[in-house]
Amino acid sequence: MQRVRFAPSPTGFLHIGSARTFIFNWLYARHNGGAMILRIDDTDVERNTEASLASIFEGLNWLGLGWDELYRQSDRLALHRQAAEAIFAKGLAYRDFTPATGDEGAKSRATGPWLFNSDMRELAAAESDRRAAAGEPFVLRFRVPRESRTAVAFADAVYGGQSKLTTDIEDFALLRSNGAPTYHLASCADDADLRISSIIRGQDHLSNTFKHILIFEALGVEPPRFGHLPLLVAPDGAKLSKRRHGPVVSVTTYRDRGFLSHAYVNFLCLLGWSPKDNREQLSRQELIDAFTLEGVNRANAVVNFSEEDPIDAKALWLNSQHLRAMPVDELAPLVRAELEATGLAVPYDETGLRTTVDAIRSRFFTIKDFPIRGRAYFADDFPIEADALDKLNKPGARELLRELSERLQANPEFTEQSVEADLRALADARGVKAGVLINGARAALTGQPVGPSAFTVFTAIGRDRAIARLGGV
RNA sequence: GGCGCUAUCGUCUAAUGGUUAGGACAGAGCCCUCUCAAGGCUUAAAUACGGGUUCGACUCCCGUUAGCGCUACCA
Repeated sequence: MQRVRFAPSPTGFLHIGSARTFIFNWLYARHNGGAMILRIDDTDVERNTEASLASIFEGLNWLGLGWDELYRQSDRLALHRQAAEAIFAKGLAYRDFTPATGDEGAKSRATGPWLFNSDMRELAAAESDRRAAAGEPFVLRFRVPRESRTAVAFADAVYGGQSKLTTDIEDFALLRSNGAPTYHLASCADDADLRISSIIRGQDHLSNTFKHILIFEALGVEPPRFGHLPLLVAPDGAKLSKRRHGPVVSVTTYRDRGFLSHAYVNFLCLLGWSPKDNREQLSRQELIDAFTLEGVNRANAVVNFSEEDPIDAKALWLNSQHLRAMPVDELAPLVRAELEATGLAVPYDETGLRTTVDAIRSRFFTIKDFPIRGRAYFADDFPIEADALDKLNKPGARELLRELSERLQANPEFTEQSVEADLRALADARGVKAGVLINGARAALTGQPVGPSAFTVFTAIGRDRAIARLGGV
């Protein structure tokens, strides 16, 4: 059985790139009948926060896909220690007593590739043991084999054959001087223990994979398969970051903007993956059926947003498509929740709500449009837009609308057909074009110059409210 | 600096040696129409550059350029 995992570290909110990685893993698991494992990689106690963990779950829950198993790395420290000891016992790691300088990164960039400190790598075992026993702090480093083998290679499911010379791989750390495992060790030890069969993750880990393969081998297990995903970047090509790009990088932004979670999942899937048959709008099942790692491409994908508009136009379009296409039965409860969240009492029964939602949704893009642009359908206090006011201010318009209101009082059935008949009869009788009355009625009923067919508006608003609004112009 | 990865319309992408280089979003126009959307139709828009290989390159190879990633006792 295939086993894949998503392993976020709780150092911030759920990033949209992380969300996409989660989705691809989930899709892969479902497509192959495998298991989706969620593992919280919280080995960096300095940077992890419970608030961040909560916001990651918040984002994941909104996506609504779920997972099969849940683990927390901080619960598995003993396993990581054992793994480090096993590797050390095999002579595949050594103690490095060099004191931390705090600027390792700067050093390596300034002086070229830093691979290892030969004094420490070759330190006699007795001497190493003596210093450790004396309590001298050390970092446990992997002893990258450079004589016994020349390269590490693997076949990436997305990027193809990969190979790196062992002379280009540094002696990376396994254990920090405080005894805590590094990401590389903890991640591989857990992946081995959890029997992860395929690791699907961001391309920023492609170079790390050589180290990971070395660790898996040192642990005596077969390395899993790897599939790396192209990164999501900003319009200027830079990696998306909270600091520079703000809320666009958090999935909760899209939730708060009224996106349907599935539509957003659909959008994210199209960034770096394609079903190759020109389909864009796909249901969850269609995504599961179509998803393969072979369909993933290799170039980074740009999330197309701007300062003025943080939402990618295609995401918005896709959302509007799903908004129109999804069953009204599923949409109506979401609309009801949104209305109630904004303090509007829903003046419809279930059937009435569904009818109204169905009538107005083709003009809307997100759930937020219902209480805002659709306010007149749900409340009696709604703004009159300037263009609508112009229509009402046309000479004779108000009188005609009030006359229509009276005429409709004699129309008990109030169907689209009967209302239309009444309106057209009145227009004929007064010698005005029906369109003038129709557009005036829409303006009076909704406060907007645009919207659905006026007769649909009449029935959606309902007889009593419609008559009152026309009579009150 | 070293190592690795990548490069098709503005953006997301299709085309794995032979197509007038296709689709979608965004843009422009037309149709439909009680308005606005939706929908339909039309239009503009791309193979980074330079060399090869080949009868034939978006596709394969080399180089250049650009971007990204890794190069931490972060993940």
